[in-house]
Amino acid sequence: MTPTLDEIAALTHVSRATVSRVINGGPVAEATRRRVLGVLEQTNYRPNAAARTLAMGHSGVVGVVMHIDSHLLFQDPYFAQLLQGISDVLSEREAAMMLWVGNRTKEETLDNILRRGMLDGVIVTANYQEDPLVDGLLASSIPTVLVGHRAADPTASYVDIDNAHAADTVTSHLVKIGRRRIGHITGARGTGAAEDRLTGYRRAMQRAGLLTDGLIVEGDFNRASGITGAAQLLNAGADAIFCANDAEASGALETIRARGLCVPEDVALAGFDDLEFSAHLDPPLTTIRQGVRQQGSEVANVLFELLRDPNGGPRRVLLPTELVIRQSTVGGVQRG
Amino acid sequence: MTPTLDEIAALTHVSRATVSRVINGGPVAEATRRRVLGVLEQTNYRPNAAARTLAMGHSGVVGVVMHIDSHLLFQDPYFAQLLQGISDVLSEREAAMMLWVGNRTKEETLDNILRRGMLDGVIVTANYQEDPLVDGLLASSIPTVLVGHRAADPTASYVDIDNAHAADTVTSHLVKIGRRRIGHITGARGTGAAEDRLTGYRRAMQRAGLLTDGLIVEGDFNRASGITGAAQLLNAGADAIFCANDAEASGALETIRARGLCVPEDVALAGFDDLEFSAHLDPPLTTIRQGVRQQGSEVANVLFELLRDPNGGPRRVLLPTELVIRQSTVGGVQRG
DNA sequence: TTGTACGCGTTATCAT
DNA sequence: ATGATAACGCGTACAA
Repeated sequence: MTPTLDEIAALTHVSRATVSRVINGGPVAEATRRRVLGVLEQTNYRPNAAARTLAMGHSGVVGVVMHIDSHLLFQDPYFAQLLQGISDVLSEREAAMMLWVGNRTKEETLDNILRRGMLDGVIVTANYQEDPLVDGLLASSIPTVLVGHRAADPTASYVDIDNAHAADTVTSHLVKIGRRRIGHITGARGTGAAEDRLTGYRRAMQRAGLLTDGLIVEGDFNRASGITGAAQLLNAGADAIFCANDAEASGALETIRARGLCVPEDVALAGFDDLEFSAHLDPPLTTIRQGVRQQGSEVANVLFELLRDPNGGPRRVLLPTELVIRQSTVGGVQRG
Repeated sequence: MTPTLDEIAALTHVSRATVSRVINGGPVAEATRRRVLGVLEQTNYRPNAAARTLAMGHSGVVGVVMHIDSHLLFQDPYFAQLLQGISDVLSEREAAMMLWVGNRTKEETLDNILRRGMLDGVIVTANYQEDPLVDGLLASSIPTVLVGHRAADPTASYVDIDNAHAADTVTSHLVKIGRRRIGHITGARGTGAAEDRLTGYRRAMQRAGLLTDGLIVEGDFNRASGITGAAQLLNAGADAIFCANDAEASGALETIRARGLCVPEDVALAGFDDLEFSAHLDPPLTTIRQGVRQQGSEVANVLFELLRDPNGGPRRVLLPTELVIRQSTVGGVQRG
């Protein structure tokens, strides 16, 4: 067992306060400092985190809440990358991370987090427009930052990408290469990402003076919905398809090729996310790259800023995205 | 802010001790219990975790340490699945999870964990035979369970799969379908999984009276090493290739087809892991399925058992695996 | 520069 | 059944 502060004090013939000072950098004579430090090393002393938290009023622990479907957790590297980005910054700041994933109802998870207490702050993924878990966190006294955002709550701090802008960019790219009947397979309804990407698509189409009748079909971010969605859009005579993410796009590609059509000659195809496999599809997929890991570090940074100055008002960050043009929209281009 | 026990006591005109009793289920008159419970609800009281930990001597927090390369974290769903399995059991037991991933050196991470203290137990992935992080954890006073194991340490509790047995099974399957020159692309050297799978391969070959000269090439669990490794093995006249994991196998498949060879007619191919994509390769891949999520819940269960009875000696669990036969080894078989 | 003493919020022991 | 009171280990004004 690690010794207590009192025991160190006894061993080194000073008061507990002095020992505390050499640990936390208070004023102490060089001679005694060295003596205490020696004993500290020898005894392999480690301060008790609970006692420290109790005395100081903060724990150095940040909660990370990713309450998403488990099958999504598996198939998508998004989760791992985001976590890595968050963890990068936390470890840099000597903070620890307490993690919750979605194996309970949102209400139970919320209760768990609040009951656990002593969290300096919380980072939570906010995919859906309505979410009791996010609501509860925001309503609590714990400083909270969202990954993603909800238009409904203007007081919340968040880090997100500009989904509408990015979708607009992709769609405009399809317009620019001469497509007229550009279809869109949406993401899962109720998610901010899906709604905003749809908005961006609509905006670009309208600006180009193109109609969208019969060219919007509902998907759910999964590959399967790309397969069925593409079938509908091809029947509607689409000459381009913008999928709400790359998983859908890979499904759409399957449908297109099954019909003997060529990409991009007959149908141009674009996705969103730039997952690992997207560059290795045949043909490689035009898509939107979002730096997920960077998103993670950014949200952690925002949280620390919030902790530093709690009265500075909500922080809102929109991270840039990048249109990655590959052969699924521009056939003869050289490989990148 | 959540009120303190003293404040509740004042509001309800009883002592702090009594309030504590109604919370933790001590003997208390039904009348007062109801009265206190009411105030507890109204004030939305939440016990202070740090104070509780300090008083009780345990925190209800379990550390989970996955110190692996970040690119491995991304490409492999193993991480997410394992985490999910662990989390399933932890949340069931009302425990919280503190997570460390590998964005520091192992020594720094170890120091972080130990410094954090107040962890009831730790679960750590032990991929390499030598690992200062695992060593440090085992040497500490914190109850620790490994995912994977190291032959060197007989006192450690762990949960693993029987890699040698599984590899033996795959190799024997290849023998059974008539292959004689069965090559093996190993995993990353120094990892227990790679060594044990190699051992199993060797064992099966020897039992079948087959030679392995020139049929073993070193890989590193990545797709790229499958590509180059397969080239070497084909040059050596292999009529079957057993890869240490599915990622390698997908690379090997690329090489084989690039040479105009047919799978399984010219070269049979097998992997290990049964990742999501493995069933969708062309042809679908014969491989070993290991229930990673189950592995996660099992290791958590083992930890709790260890906490319940610390003197029960080390717990060692080998989870079963399953040979999944697909068309990459048995051509004409119906899809499953 | 150093020591004393109190507070942090709970649990647990001992009286009553 | 209930109420004092002592831990739990540490930080920190305040005093010396």
